[in-house]
Amino acid sequence: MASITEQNYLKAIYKLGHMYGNTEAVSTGDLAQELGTTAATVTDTLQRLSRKRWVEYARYKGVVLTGEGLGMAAELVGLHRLWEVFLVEKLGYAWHEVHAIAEQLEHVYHAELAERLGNYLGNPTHDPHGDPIFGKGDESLCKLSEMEEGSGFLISRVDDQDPEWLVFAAEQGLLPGVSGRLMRLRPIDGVFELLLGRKQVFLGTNSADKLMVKALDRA
Amino acid sequence: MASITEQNYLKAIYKLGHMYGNTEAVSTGDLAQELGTTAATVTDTLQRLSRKRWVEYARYKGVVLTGEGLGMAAELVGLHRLWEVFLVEKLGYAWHEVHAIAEQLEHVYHAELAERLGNYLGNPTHDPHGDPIFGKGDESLCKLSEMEEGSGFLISRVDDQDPEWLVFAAEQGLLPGVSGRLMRLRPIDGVFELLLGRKQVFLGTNSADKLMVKALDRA
DNA sequence: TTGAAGTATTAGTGGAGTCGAAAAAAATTA
DNA sequence: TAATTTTTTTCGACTCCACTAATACTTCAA
Repeated sequence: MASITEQNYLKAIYKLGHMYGNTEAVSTGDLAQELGTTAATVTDTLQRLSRKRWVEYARYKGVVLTGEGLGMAAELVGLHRLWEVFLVEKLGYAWHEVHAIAEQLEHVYHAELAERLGNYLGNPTHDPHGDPIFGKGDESLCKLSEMEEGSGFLISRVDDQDPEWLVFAAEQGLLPGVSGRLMRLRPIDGVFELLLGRKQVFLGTNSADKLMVKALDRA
Repeated sequence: MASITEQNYLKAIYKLGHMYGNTEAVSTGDLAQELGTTAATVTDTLQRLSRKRWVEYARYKGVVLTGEGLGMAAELVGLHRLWEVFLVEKLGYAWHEVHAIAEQLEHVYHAELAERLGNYLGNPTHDPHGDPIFGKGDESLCKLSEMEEGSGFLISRVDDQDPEWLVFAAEQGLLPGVSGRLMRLRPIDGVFELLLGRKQVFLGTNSADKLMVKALDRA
């Protein structure tokens, strides 16, 4: 279980990575500014996060989220946005007040909480600021082959029972629960270039058709 | 601002003090058991709490809350119970599930939160376990185990948050608002024989100790 | 290619919160 | 009262998370 501080680091890396356009590792200095702390503290904490396998960290090279870290960050962001909806719609807060409170509420953990809160609020698709909220319903799934370049994704289902293909997928690390990013797609020869953590994976169109994924951030 | 740990200490002192009947200082050992920690840790933290003027602490003499500490603890307990109402009534949780979640939610701080949440929930007077939300006048309640044979009673409150026991109680129909009659008590083996409507229920002494009831006239 | 300038890391420190072990005080029992 | 048991406190050590100051690494420009 990640501490609240650790959760905030994961979220900050997620946010800054997205602001960079998900093209490069997030720098220590930017993280220090985002979190309102010093670069020295960030370096320390990043090394701890790295030992726990939630981020890939290399000295002087910045940091990226692992699949697990990305999943945790995405869940946190979704819960944050759900609480914002609750605070505005049910408790009557103004939209500018809710961020700080949701910042605390998002760290409250219970297995069913996100689902129950989502259902109660009518499974909203956007928070009060217009940021998208991704539910757990199957309707939010799409084929990896239908995603846009640059999108983050969480593998939710594989649509193939062929043992040979399943072995291949496992070797590549393409398992339900694993997340990554579609870095580039080459229409010329139908190859999809993925990043799983720091590992590059190249898939043909037929493989990309079999992977049902959930989008993790704005495509 | 008190840390979450400090808030939990304040709450535990409040709870144990109440259980003692508010007549004596709370002991280090009882606090350690309540908080699931060691006596050494409790001693340390109590000294810190004392420096912050939230408790009166004297070596080997136990601890009592100051006025400020009492106010903080009471606010925390009220917020906890409000969140429990929310979780049961709005999110559809069962009563034995809500304590652990409210334990986290109660530490979320914003000046208007308790008031807005209370208004939204219709300013409830009791939480799902029957504990009062405003004020603490425990009326004329007594333990079921202290009643006389033949007495009618109305269950007002249950003094246990243990999920396992709460499930058991719910199965037996022992919920706040339910009334029944103590048909027979067997001192020989500490069994209480109740009638709830037409259903016979047999309870052990420790269960009868946890049920706070209001006496009804005999039929 | 080399010398700033800028950025990141290590080293040392401190408070919060935790522990186990040992010492001290209080309570109980003989 | 004295001895024994129980409870509480102190002590030393550890992790997490934060800081400042000093050092190391990168980058960029002359």
